[in-house]
Amino acid sequence: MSNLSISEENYLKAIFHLYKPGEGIGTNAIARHLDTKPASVTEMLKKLADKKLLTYEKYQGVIPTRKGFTLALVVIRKHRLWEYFLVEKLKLKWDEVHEIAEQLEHIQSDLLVEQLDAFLGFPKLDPHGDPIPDKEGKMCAMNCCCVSEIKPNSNARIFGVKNHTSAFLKHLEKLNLTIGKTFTLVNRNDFDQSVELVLNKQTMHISKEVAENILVEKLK
Amino acid sequence: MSNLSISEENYLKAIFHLYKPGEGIGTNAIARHLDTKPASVTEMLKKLADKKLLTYEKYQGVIPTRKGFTLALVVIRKHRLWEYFLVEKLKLKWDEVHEIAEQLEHIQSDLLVEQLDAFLGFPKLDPHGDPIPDKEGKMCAMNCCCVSEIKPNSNARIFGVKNHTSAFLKHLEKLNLTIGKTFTLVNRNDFDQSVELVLNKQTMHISKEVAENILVEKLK
DNA sequence: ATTTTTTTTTAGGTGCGACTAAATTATATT
DNA sequence: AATATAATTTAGTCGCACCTAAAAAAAAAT
Repeated sequence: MSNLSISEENYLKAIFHLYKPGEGIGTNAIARHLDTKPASVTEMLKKLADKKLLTYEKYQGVIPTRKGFTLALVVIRKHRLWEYFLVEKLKLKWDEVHEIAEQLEHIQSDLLVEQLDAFLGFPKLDPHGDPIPDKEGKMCAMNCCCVSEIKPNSNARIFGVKNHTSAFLKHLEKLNLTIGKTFTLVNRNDFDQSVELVLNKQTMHISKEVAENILVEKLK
Repeated sequence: MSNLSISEENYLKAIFHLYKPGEGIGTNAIARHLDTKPASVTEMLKKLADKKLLTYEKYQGVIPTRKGFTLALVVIRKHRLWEYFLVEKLKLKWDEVHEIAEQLEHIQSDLLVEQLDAFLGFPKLDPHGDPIPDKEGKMCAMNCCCVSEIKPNSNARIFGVKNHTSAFLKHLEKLNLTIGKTFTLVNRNDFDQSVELVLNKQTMHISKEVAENILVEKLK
């Protein structure tokens, strides 16, 4: 079978997240994503290529194979199911679960995953708004975009977040910008790309960095 | 703090299980228990001694320190809580959980453990009848012994098992010897130490090996 | 079209946790 | 007490996943 080490799984996950159709994924980008060094990445890419999980040609950037995609999705499925469990069942806060799920996602047992999924009622979204792949790796299509991409004078509902760090999520909590909240984007500041919005009749300003990491669905 | 590797945790657990007051624990015994080689054990014992988790003197056998005991109990607590979770919440069978709990016991998060404990209702025993240490490492005293230790013509209730392998537990299941069942020990065979017992009016014979791995409480 | 900068790869090294084979110490036997 | 056996330790390797420093290739700038 395909028995991967924790490291290998983390590389596949990183590659999955960095993948964009048509583009090869650079060694540097992967190193940044995994907080490691490019030299270490090159080595691992060779190993993953040997296992037919990606196509590797020197200096060309890497592209995951179907098998690589599938295995990455298994890890992502586990991560998101565990996050859902931690929040919904164990009552952890959405900013407390990422690190723990990073560990739990590597537990190996198909039976465990399927029973967990059933126990949770086959959830479709995790606590950060990310879709949970099903057993076959399918997940609901997402029709959302960053706050930094919507036009002034439009209404939006917060759907999810792109950054899962505790620091960012605690910040959002403080601003009352949590999943499900709706707001109106009033204005985008030209020189720093910061955004002015109205939430519960209160006007507030959020930085470009924050705006880039909040996912919303547009409301008519 | 005391951040241990998975290997180190497994050594501590093995040492905890092999510990008997007064006796030092041998390198060979640990190697057998962990399915590894004595040479590997010696190395690890030195490392654990450096961390003050046990006292090590060449050729003398090893004794865990208070700190070593405490950390072993934390791992055992996690193992047994997860086993309880897997059986009671995810509906896995008692012979399916050991291997999975061997992985889950190494997940690092105090918050997770305490919330899991609360979610499960602070259980006192795991699915194999083993006591679950509480937050302070205390667990209920056990007043039980092996079937191989009780006298003919006594009644007993099955309390737990000493062997947690799937093979053994499936065997017990087939014999209908599960936790809570009561039986009468009729006779012990002298030459092979096998045991004759009556369960639900049915007479059955179990081997010495099986008898040694079933824990019972004596009934008057 | 060169040169400079950036990206990627190679070469060589480290720590961890395992291994084998050989040496040493402890224990048991005669 | 001497010897045989068993347990333990040492010495030397290995694979994995990381690292640094230097070389090579690709991309960008002049």
